[in-house]
Amino acid sequence: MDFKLEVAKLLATAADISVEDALSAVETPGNKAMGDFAYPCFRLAKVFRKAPPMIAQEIYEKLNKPAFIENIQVVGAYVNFFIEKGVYAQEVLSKVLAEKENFGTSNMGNGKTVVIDYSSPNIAKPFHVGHLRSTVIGNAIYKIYEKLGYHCEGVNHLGDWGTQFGKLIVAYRNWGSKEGVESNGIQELMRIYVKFHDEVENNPALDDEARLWFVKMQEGDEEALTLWKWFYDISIKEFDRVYDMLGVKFDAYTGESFYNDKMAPVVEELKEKKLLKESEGAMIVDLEDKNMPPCLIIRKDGGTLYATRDITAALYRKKTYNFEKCIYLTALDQNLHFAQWFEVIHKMGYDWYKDLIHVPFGLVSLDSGKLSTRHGNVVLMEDLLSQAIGETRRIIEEKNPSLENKEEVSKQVGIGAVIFNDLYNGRIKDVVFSWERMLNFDGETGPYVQYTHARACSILKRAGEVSLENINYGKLSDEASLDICKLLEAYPDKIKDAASKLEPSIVTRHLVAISQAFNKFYHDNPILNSEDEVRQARLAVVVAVKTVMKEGLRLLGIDAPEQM
RNA sequence: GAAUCAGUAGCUCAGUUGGAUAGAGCAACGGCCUUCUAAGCCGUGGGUCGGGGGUUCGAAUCCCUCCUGGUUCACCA
Repeated sequence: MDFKLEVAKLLATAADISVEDALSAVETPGNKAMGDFAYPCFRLAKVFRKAPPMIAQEIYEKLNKPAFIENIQVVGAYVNFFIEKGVYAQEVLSKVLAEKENFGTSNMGNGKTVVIDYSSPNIAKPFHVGHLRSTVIGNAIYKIYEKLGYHCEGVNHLGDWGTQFGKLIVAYRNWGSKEGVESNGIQELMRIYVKFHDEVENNPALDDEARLWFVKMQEGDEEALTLWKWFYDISIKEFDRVYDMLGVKFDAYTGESFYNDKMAPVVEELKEKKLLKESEGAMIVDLEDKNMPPCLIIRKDGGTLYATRDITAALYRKKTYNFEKCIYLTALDQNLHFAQWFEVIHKMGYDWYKDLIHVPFGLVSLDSGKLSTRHGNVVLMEDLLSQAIGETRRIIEEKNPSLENKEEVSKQVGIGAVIFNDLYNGRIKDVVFSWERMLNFDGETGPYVQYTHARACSILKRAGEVSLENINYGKLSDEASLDICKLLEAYPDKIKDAASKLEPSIVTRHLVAISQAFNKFYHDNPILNSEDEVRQARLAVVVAVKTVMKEGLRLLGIDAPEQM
């Protein structure tokens, strides 16, 4: 039963208005004293030419109270409805208990494909906190869309092609060694890459040499490609280690190099459609009519650019996946870039340009300023995760030293804290990385939500066999139980909302709200030591909360340990 | 200069798409463990919702304008 709709129907009859009109005005007051649903009568004042409080009173008198409503009150211009807690609890909880982890699942996306482009780090550079957001937000959006029935294709659009590899090859030939790279991996590649940039100051010829090597790569030179492939493999191996820890997976690693031989026909198509224009030696698509700077397609020296590859990749993805939406997760400093090449696709005559969606997020910086790998101003992902795991280990040692699988739980909680932290605020917010905040596990944090779940598990473990048959929901007459039911009922809508807004924090916040409500419920109500019917009904609440929390955390890419 | 995103408590942020007395967490202070995990619960203090206009019965929310900060603006990605 949709209580809000039922209330709207009552109002529609009493006030002689359409159900749609009534429904659009029904709200859920923030203050519980004002009821569970409220109807403000201001809008009707014009229609009925009466003072709103009078209208409220008249509507009230015409309402007949159905069984699911406990009480109706008029306060000023509002008609407030209080729902019968037992009926409501039964309605919500029996649905959750029956559907289990499928509660909130939808088939709205059946038969539709969504391509999600996330993480996409540059090869040969270490994975740091700057890469975390795209990775974690993308992963959550993937899971959320999947929950709604969509088929998802997760693409890691690796930065694995370009002049920087020419530089790396030159650097390797001058200052690198097989042994060095083999034993130190990306760290060593990073060292020689920085070395290159130092040396180039005094020896600009190195840049020309690097360009030459990149040209060799493009021409298929064996030595160049062998080295490139080697660097590539080393990088992927290290990235995969981080992805494993984060529990993130991709369906394709089609990076920039993948499109190397696919750009020429696209450039040709742009020419045929008379979109390409020479300007200052480069080839551009003019976007002046859209009040944007031109989109660069071909460099003066004939090389391709970021936009060329993105356009090519979009065409390839449309052909390969026939996507309903193609979502790009990058920092907001790329807003203009995406707006530009989306418009190029539009000009090419593809109406699916509107299905290309750039999902920007705020920039990450450190107290010490902008992130910069070259200047060493970074926090490496592996350092961050190991710090978080270490802190968790320390807390477990302090609070629950007898815990059996400490190492596993430390990983689940430490990494969960890092992921949760990133998904907690609206994605558009800039982030100043802070160890203090990151390693504080009190309050609205990942560990708090996981802890709440573990508490629920712990009760169920002690409860033994729990029967979910013939529950007397009428026993759930306390405020905390009602609050939990309201939050559980709202959960499916929150998932849909998170999907349509591409905003995982909506789910994250909701899990915090459920946790808060559950912890209050837990604190106020004895569960195991209460009278049979009460005990059974409360255990039903615990089961429902545990189920939803575990599944909700899964959507965010966070584990839910049963003990911690 | 232009475009774009943001501005809500000391800090980090929510705010149900225009509704009732603007809410959380952190930090500070004070309570609650012989009973289901205290990574918890309860309480206290803390606000010119950047400023000013406007629309409306009603604005943190919509419109205009100004201010402040981030980011981007031709051959990096």
